[in-house]
Amino acid sequence: MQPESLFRALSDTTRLRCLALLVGHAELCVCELTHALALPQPKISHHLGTLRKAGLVCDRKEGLWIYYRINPDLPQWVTSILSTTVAGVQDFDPYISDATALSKMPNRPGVVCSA
Amino acid sequence: MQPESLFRALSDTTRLRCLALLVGHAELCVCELTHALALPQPKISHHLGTLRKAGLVCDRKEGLWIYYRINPDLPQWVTSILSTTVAGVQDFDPYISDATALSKMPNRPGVVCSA
DNA sequence: AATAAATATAGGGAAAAGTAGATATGCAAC
DNA sequence: GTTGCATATCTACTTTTCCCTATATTTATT
Repeated sequence: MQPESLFRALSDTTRLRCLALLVGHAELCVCELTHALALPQPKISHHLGTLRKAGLVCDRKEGLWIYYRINPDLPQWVTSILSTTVAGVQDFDPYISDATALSKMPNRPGVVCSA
Repeated sequence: MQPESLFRALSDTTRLRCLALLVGHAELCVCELTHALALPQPKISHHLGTLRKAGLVCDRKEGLWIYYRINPDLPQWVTSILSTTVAGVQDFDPYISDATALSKMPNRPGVVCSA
């Protein structure tokens, strides 16, 4: 992976917000990210496509949903940069409110009903 | 420092090459970077200005020359990202040849004559 | 089959960034 | 003071990136 490509992928707020949530969860579908960030779905899909082409995330299709996760085969230095970034950022907005909105989302697919 | 700004500053090859050299040296002047990277001087100055506005480097004027160095007051997570990046990159071109070209540069200002 | 939901992709316009060349500024040496 | 070097800035141009809207694709449901 070229460092320029990595940093270009990380240089957008929407993509950073998606990655910050993905680092803290095994996988998330597009509708969860759309709800958490409160942004139009095509915008989320577009940025997820950018992250996918950059090799940072991969996806898995299940029924109607497409689940994204951090690419588990990233070089170690890339993983290190990702976790350092998320650690340095997760206590500030909008990253806090994204996590809160996600946890409060009703009817999340793949999550066992807690009632 | 906003992470988007940091990563945008790191997302350009010319700026990464400058930073990689600066991380390995206390300070370097524009003519040294111009020689090492073999690029037009206005281009180097322009990208150094971008790095300066992003807060990653600072400069010092001495006589005819302007010396740049990594900003010593960077947050720790930014320093960590810088060193991880340089460590992961310094064994490949163009970073190797940049370092070589710099070490072979004749008449470097500030360097005591070795003859 | 027809419909609805989740997601992806395409088209177009606006804003930002990169490049190259020319020029201006500041210092130093003669 | 005039010449020469180091650096910054300005201008014009090209390319990239981002956003929005509309539409296509796939899958599930009835």
